[in-house]
Formats: sequence, C-alpha cells, structure tokens
Amino acid sequence: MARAGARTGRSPMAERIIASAVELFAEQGFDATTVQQVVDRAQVTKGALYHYFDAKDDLLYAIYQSLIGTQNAALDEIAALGLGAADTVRAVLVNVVRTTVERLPEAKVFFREAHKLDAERHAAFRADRRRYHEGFRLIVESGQASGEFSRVVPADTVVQIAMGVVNQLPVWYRPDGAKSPEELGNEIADFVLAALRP
Amino acid sequence: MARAGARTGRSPMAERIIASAVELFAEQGFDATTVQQVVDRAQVTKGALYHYFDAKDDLLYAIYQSLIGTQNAALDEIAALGLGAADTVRAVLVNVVRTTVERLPEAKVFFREAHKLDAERHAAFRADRRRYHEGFRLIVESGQASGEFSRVVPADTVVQIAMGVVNQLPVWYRPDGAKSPEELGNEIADFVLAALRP
DNA sequence: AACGGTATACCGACTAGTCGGTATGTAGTA
DNA sequence: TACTACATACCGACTAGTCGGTATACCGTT
Repeated sequence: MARAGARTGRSPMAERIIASAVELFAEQGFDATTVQQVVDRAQVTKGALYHYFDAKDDLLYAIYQSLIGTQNAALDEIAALGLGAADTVRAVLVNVVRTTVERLPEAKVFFREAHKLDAERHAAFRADRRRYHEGFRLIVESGQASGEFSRVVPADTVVQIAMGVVNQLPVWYRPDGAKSPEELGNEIADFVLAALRP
Repeated sequence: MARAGARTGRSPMAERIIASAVELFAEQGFDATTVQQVVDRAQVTKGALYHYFDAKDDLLYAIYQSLIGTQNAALDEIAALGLGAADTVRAVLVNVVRTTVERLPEAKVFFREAHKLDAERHAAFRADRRRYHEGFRLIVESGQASGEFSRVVPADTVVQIAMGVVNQLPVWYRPDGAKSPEELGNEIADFVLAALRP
C-alpha cells in the first residue's frame, strides 16, 4: 500500500513523481513505461520513488483517485443546487467535459489502464465509477418521472450514451481544436436534451 | 512485415495463434501478455509463431484489420441500400453494435491498445477509423440537408456521440445481460433519431 | 517408380538485455 | 541517539526474438 501516496495531502516530491508518471503513462501506456523513466523525468531517484510509493501500481491508483474524486464531488455539488432536470443535466455534462479535458492525460490513462489495477483497487475504481453513473441516472430518471423528459429510452441508456462520448474524449479531443470544452459540453447537452424533450 | 499473417486467407495455424492472442490481449493487455502465453494457449510452439509472424506487433495488427475491415464493409453495404436517412442511421447503429458485441474481445483490444502500433500501422488504423466516421457523418449530414433531421448539433458531433457509446461497449456490455445487441442498437438509434427529429 | 534436390513448416533450447524492486548507506534534523 | 528523506548499487526473474536443426511435401529427371 502507498504510504504518503494514499493520503490526500501529498508532498511536493510525490506530486512531481505522479506528474511525470501521468505524462509517461498517457504517452506510452503503463506497462511500456519503466520506473526508471518516471524518476528520470521527475529528476529524482528510484530511492525517492520507493520511499513514497510501495509499487509501480500505486502510481496508477493515485492517478485514478485524484480524477474520479474531483468528478464525483462536482456531481454532488451540481445535484445539490436543486436546478430543474434539464439545467442539471446540462451543468453535469459541461462540467464533466471540462474536467476531463482539463486533465486529459489522467483521463487517457484511466480508461486505458484501469483494468491493470489489482482486484481490490479495481473494485474501488468500479464502485466510484458506478457512483457517478448512478448519480447521473437518478437525475435523468427524476426528469422522466416529472414529465420534463420523455421516456424514449431508459435512463440507464441515456447515461451510457452520455458517458460514452465523455470517456472517448481522451482519444480524439485536441485542446488546440476549434471547440472549447464548454462549447462541446453544451453541444452534447443540446443533443441529449433534444432527445429527451417530451 | 508479416508473411502469411498479412494476407486475407490465413492458414489454420495462424488463425489459432491469432485466436489465443485475442483472448489473452483482451484479458491481460498486450504488454502484459507474453509470446510464450500465446503459443501455450494455442498449443503451438514459439517457432511456429515466428514462422507466421515476424513480431509480436503483427498479432495486434492482424486483430485490428479483421474487425475494422468487417465494419467498413458493412457500412458501405448499408449505405448502398439507398434507404432514407433515418432508416440508414438505424441500420448502421444496429449493425455496428451487433458486430462489436459479436467480437467483443477484438473490440476491447482495439480501443485499448491501438496506440501501441508503430507509426505506419497506427496511421493505417486511423485512416480506416476516419473512413467509417466520415461515412457515417455523410449520412447524418444528408439527412440534415434534406430536412429529415434537425441541425440541433453539427453532424460531426452526432457521430462522436454515437461512436462514443459503441466504442465503450467492450468496457461495460455483458453478453449475459438483459439486452440483446439488437435491442441495444435500436435503443441507441431511438435516442439519436429522437434528438435529430426536426 | 525410384531418386535427388529444394522449399516450406515447424521445433525448442538459448541469449542478451531489461525491469521492478531491495539492501545499504548517508546527510540533515529533532 | 533516533528518525526521516532521500541516493546508489545491485539482484533475481523474466522476455522477445534467434538459430541450428528436423520432418514433410513437392517436383523434375531418369
């Protein structure tokens, strides 16, 4: 298990190590990246890395935690605003697109290497993802229950579709492209809300 | 370059090797799978593998080729039917969901390990993907031009959303789940067409 | 039919190199 | 002295790919 790496408040040294790990994992993949490359880029030594982390896998888990934690917290905040279903859906989509784009390398590592976590951590990963999914589903479902949304497809499918685009963003989104994250998030929201109009 | 592996008509031995490679890459990932594991599962020897393939990478490319080739051909066939835009979109979505689910391990390997192809092959991969994307986009756009579809979002975004779900299927779809591929494909089509109704 | 020549298909022991992780040392601080 | 925070040298395990060799199929010639 990670020592300092598992805590929320990380030392600057640990942060530097994680930052270079994120870059390298995103560029080359987890397995193809050597521990030596990580420490070289961070300009530290192997001793330092193994002082803060117990294994290479810990780096992966640390990366995952920071992203999903942020997104789940944001979902809770938006849900707590008490907006109508449509405004909530839009706010959620714009937010998740923005946070994903802001942290594109983390997101890339995520959806590509999550299955390499050991059983326990992979379960934690899926639980957190499921939590997000479920939170989003409840928003859609409440809109359908109130009649604000149509029932053209089950709420579950709506979420799979919406999360599908978002999860694919690391594959095709280019920060130097024409669309800002907000524009893209709003377009996705336009589309989803158009499908859900009664 | 692959010798027999690059041709369309593959020997039974080469097929067996590819089949076990697909399974193992889907389970463990490309880097984490050893050549020895592949030959053990296929019940052949290393000599046999390196007789048919020049490198481990060739296995990845062979896997990729067979799936994308099938899907691009199917897209062309459907487009050639001359159906209306809505029926074409539905046919495409049902088809792509079905072929993806039918070959879930290949699809899983695909979206996870594509970036590990060398530059030349990765370019070929992207060109084929782009071809599919573009074919789909033209269908949507022609529907928008004729007024059959709304312009709620650009055709490009519609395709990104639709392909997003499909590409994520290997992550969450369970063949033993409640929904058949056809049901799911139709649901996705329902959603997309609902969003595009004028 | 018998034979020599040659290409293809396959075998599996071997190696050179790599990688995650560890053992040990040391400098600063309390 | 005891402890933290690193640095450095090193180890054992493992892997992609190779290479010398064998078995079998095919083919023109006599």
